[in-house]
Amino acid sequence: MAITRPRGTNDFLPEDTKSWQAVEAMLRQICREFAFEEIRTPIFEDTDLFIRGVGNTTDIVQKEMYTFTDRGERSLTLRPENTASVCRAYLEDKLYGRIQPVKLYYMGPMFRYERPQAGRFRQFHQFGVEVIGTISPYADAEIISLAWEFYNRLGIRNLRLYLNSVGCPNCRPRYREVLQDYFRPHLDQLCPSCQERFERNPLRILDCKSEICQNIGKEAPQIFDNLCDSCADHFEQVKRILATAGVEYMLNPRMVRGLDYYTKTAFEIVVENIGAQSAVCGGGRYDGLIEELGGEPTPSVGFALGMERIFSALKAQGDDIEVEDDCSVFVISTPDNEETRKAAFALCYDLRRLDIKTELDYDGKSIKAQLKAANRINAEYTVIIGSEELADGQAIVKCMKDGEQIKLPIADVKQYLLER
RNA sequence: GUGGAUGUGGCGAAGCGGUCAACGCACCGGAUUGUGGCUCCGGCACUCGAGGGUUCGAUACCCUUCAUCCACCCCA
Repeated sequence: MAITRPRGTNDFLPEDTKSWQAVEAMLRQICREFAFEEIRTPIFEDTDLFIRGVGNTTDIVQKEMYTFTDRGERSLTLRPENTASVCRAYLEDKLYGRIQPVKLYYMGPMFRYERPQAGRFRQFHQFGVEVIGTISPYADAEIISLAWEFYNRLGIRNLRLYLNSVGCPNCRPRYREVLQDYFRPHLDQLCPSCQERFERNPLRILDCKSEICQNIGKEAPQIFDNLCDSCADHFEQVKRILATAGVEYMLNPRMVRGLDYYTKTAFEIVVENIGAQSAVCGGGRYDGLIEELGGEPTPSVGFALGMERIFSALKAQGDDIEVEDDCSVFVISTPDNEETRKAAFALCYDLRRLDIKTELDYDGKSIKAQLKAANRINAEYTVIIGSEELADGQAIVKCMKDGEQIKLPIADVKQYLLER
């Protein structure tokens, strides 16, 4: 085989796309219930959008972007996520002039240049929602409950919802310093990657897998104790609203969102047993993003969830999305008779227009082989139009389950099958 | 970017220096000429991811490369 698909990409075959369509339908349904509307933005954007929107210091921008120059010397990038694009559209298409907040959802492919592994691909698919234009903690709770409801409705077990607040430009820098002061004396004992993290992202040290780092971090100051009044109050409200609605969350002060734009609420939904990449959904508040992109200060919340990870989770718990085979008819004709073949084709067309899933043979196979083919695709009925039958305008309808067959006028076949 | 594992027909899978590269599933054809599912018979890899090397001889040993899987980093 000469040409293969690019590394980290997937072909989704019919047996896969059936499940995808089912999940997508469920997502659209939930969005309808929660009163979100779909937005579709370009798959590539001006590179600067992501540098400014996602953050220059993030891994995404530093090493994961698919960036190219087009024929007009513009630097473009395949979207690594969709929040920046949605915010860009909010400004460019003047959605701030509409009723606020604007509640949008999207789904589609995203691209990140990473080494593939379980649950991680270079082209992957996300569904996400954004509520743009309100600081209300009810908005945070709304999207969290939307995600929570989705996974529960899908029947995914062993879910955990982690909740945290990462503060805001008022309190996070301060907490960051407090944390650095705490770790500084132990700097040389930390694992190599945490020594890197010390400057870049000290909050991550708290979440290190190394036991040594874990132990050193045990007595570290907590983010909860270092939030400003506004953030602390917001966080309290989100927790209360979720508790009242019956959404079971776990506080996780060690959970840090990687993207620069997050403020206040951060949350993540994880499911065990799907490998190292256990996060199926992540999101939070990004009150500074729209302003960063040149708009008025516009508080917003959103999340993104990974489509591929949904299927990993379902597979890990031994579930498959049931996709039923609907009733189908196979129209058989005598192979060496063009008249019967044409009659079969015409009947086939008629049946299809009646919403009956219908197949026929293309190759002029023997009757026997056609029946075999019909059997293989689980046809419920076959209609046999042979030379003898056609001579007096008749056809045989055979029920494949019990082998019963009756002869009737071709004109009556449609009605007969419709009544089954 | 780093590390580990793997790479034999459509799929699963033997062989691990020397007969025609097992076998199972799937697929195609046939078993008195127009009737399927069971059974039986037959067919289906000039080739063992690719390139190079060692050897009288390599699918098997060595090197390179590519791909896949898994893990790290990070994230959906």
